Amino acid sequence: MNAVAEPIERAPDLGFLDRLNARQRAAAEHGAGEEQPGPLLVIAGAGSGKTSTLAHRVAALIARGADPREMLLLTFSRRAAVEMTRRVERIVAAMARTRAMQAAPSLPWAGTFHAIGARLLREYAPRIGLAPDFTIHDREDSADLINLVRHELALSGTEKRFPLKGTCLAIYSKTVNTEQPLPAVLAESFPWCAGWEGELKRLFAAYVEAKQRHQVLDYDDLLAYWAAMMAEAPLGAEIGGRFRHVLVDEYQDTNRLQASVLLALKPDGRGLTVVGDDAQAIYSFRGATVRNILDFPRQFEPPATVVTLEQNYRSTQPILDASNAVIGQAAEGFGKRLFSERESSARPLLVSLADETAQARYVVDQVLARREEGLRLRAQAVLFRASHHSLQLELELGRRNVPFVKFGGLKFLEAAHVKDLLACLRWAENPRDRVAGFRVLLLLPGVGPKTAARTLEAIAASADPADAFAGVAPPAACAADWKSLVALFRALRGRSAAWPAELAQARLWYEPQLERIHDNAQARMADLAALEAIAATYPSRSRFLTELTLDPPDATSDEAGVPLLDEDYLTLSTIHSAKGQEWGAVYVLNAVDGCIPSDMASGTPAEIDEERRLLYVAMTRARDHLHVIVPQRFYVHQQAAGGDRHVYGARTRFIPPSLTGLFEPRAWPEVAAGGAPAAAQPAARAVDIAARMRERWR
DNA sequence: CTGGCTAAACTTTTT
DNA sequence: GTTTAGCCAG
Repeated sequence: MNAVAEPIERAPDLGFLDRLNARQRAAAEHGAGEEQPGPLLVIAGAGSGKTSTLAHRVAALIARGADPREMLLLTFSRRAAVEMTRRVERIVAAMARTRAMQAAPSLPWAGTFHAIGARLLREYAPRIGLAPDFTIHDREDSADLINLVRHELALSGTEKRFPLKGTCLAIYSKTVNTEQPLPAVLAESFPWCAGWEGELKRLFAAYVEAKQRHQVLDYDDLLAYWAAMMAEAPLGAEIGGRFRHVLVDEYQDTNRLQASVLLALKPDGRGLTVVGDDAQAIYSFRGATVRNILDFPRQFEPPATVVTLEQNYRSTQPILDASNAVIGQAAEGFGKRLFSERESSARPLLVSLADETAQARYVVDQVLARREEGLRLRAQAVLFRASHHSLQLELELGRRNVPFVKFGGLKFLEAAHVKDLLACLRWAENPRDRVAGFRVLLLLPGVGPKTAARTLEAIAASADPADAFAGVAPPAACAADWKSLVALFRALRGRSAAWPAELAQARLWYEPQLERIHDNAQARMADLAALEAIAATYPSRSRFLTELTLDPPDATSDEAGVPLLDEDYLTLSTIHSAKGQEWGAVYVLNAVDGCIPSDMASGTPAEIDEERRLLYVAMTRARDHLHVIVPQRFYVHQQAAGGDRHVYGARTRFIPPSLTGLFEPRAWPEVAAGGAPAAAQPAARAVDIAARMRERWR
């Protein structure tokens, strides 16, 4: 097993660690030489070389003989996993050049909690009573299924309106991810739904049963089933034993359920390393809790070793001063104060301007000015709280021919026509996936919920889905389309074409439907072609469907998701999606109360604190130039009638007057000489996991 | 049963 | 500005 390691075990060459500072090195070498090092917590401030330190730790473990196949590396996104693997490979490859060593190792078990969970569940499916060919529902599919169940339970026709499907799913998801009882979640996060507790409980019980009947898992199940599997005596220990080292990045953004999985993998903490920054916790809306990282050391006996990285290698000192001041207003946390050796006299800019239109023009002006100075577009980014905050800017960029790529927000995978086509494949992959089947059947003219339900029941009751489908009498209105759909279904079931030709088959059937349903069919067909190009990069239909829902391509550009790899482009990103990245120049849009903090999240002090951390994350992405932009007025489009209304927004409460000295005020457009800046006022099988999941709601 | 219509409610961040 | 529930004609 240790064939890779043996030649170097005698005298590992750890010279590559000399590049690290003392603390980074302590983290990288913690427990060196021990078979199973004790638990380690690395508190790594923004820009402190966190990824590099983690990569060096992995490389050092490998150099000392650890088998990469026994290392589990849990990161926040697939992108982070790829980046980590790349860096480890590079370090180890450099080492391999100086010593006789085989090819650089890959890290087969690097990925998100959800992706790794999906993989383990598929592997262990037969032993926990799960169908190995289960399909995975994304949020929208899950909400659709909840909706289906809700109608079956007749919860829609009540006199007071029942919560919408998306709200129901959010409540369900929060109870699962926080491991809290339903009443507590309702009281804390959904007080307006508290009256529906009994109904919701019934709904969730039925939802869990429906998922099991349809052999589908939702996002939360990937964690919940994994956790339940770990809790089973021999099985949990077996899985934990497969991984000698478990390393977790961005630990501050994990939830209780993920912490449970982790603890079950390494009950005594030996072999466990977690890295994170409590000051950058921004995912509590998804059930993440800062308590995970704050309480981590004391979970173990003896407690975990804590290493704190405070030297920032990214930003100039004035940018750090302002960022430190913003986060310094928060109450709790591992005390740390970032410092930098990158001196500069330029304070970050606090820019006052009239409205969002001016903001868009200002940003484009500045971006182009930086480019004139030699800073490529790729070294610049515009960050914002909510996806739609960049709409005006996108228009302005288009007008002035500045190429850009947008991260976060609506993905083209969520577009109806793309989901339709994917549903065809998913339905063929798993005919019991009722949501997929429904979606496909309803595309046909003359087919409504009743016909679809009847058809799906016939298919579910039969041993051969394709034959059963062919046996259902179609409505007269769509006899021809029905026939071709039956043929497509049979072909996809029978795997008569190789991947990705299957997708082309489905597209050929779907395109006439698309033309009938939508008016802008041409643009939508281009998306389907793009999807086909993406599909070609996956080895099989099953892998494509799984990995696409778990790691969707996350950038959209004006060219429908085609990455312009060779060209220079500006990055537009939600602050959430900007995590872990850095740019030479960063522009933060709408630093206004109501946007940051979002008025959707201004309820509790905890929510306000998270919004504050969000601004901190945005500011600490900047290396040399930081512009925080405050439009004096912004429009709200919420009213159905009465046209656009605008509100006068005050500057974000996170930059109170006491902190403005850390910024350089600027008004734009600049007023004529002599005048004060106009707007500067601030403003059984072995285990029956399935039964366990149902019991929760009894 | 389906599908087109109107009225009313909702609106963030993501695996 | 978008989604959803309910109504009614064919």
